Amino acid sequence: MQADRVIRALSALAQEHRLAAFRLLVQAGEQGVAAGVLAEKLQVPPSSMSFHLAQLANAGLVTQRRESRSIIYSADYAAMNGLMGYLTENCCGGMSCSEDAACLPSPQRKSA
Amino acid sequence: MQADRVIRALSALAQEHRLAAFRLLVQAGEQGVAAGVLAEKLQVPPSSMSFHLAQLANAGLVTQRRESRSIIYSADYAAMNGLMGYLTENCCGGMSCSEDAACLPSPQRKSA
DNA sequence: TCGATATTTTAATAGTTATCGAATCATTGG
DNA sequence: CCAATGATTCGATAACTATTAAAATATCGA
Repeated sequence: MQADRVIRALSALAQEHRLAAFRLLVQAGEQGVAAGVLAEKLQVPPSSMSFHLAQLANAGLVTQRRESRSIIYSADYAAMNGLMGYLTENCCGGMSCSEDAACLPSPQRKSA
Repeated sequence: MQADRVIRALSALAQEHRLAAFRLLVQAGEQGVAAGVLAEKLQVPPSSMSFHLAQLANAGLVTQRRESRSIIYSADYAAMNGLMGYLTENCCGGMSCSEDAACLPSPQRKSA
């Protein structure tokens, strides 16, 4: 993932309603959630919700599909993973992540 | 980690120079890097760098300590981990993360 | 204490982003 | 085709963010 894309993703998530929407989508899984449902759950007018969803889509964090009259949004897990990987890349100079403060919740810690 | 703090952290990272600075700090580890060195590496005037570092600090993503005339910044790994945990919380409704698209690069996947 | 070095604060300006009503577009059922 | 429903686009306004020169602050060595 290149810096430019990462910045778009971070900017997209750095907003109250978009962060909340994205988390709902992450929790919803493949199935996704319709734009209107998100607007209602987050108590945001449809036009505002649409604006925010467009930003998430532009950042590549969500995908959309039409289903009858509704447009269903889903989280793009690959993009989310790419984002996190970028932040932790080469953590601690690539060496075993200092004894006291782990670089990651638990994953790719290299040695002991 | 609460939403408000997460948004501050994401906003802080969603900027070219701050993202670059944070990554340098993540890679530098506990040792940290001086403000002036960051400014030089990133080709940013000192006052701009200072502005950006203040935002990272305000977001809780970095800590600072004085060492003689220099101010040394270091990444706060705990904050970074908290951030990532927040994004993936309850991923896929808490269930095993769909077969095709993992929620995380490898860590807390719950079952098979 | 003075001058040099390292950094931050201030302040003005330019640019970007959020908000949401109204208008528009797309789909469906009758 | 028409009315209803679900969603997006437009447009105006308000609020926030980045940038950087210049001034201020802190530390050090002589």
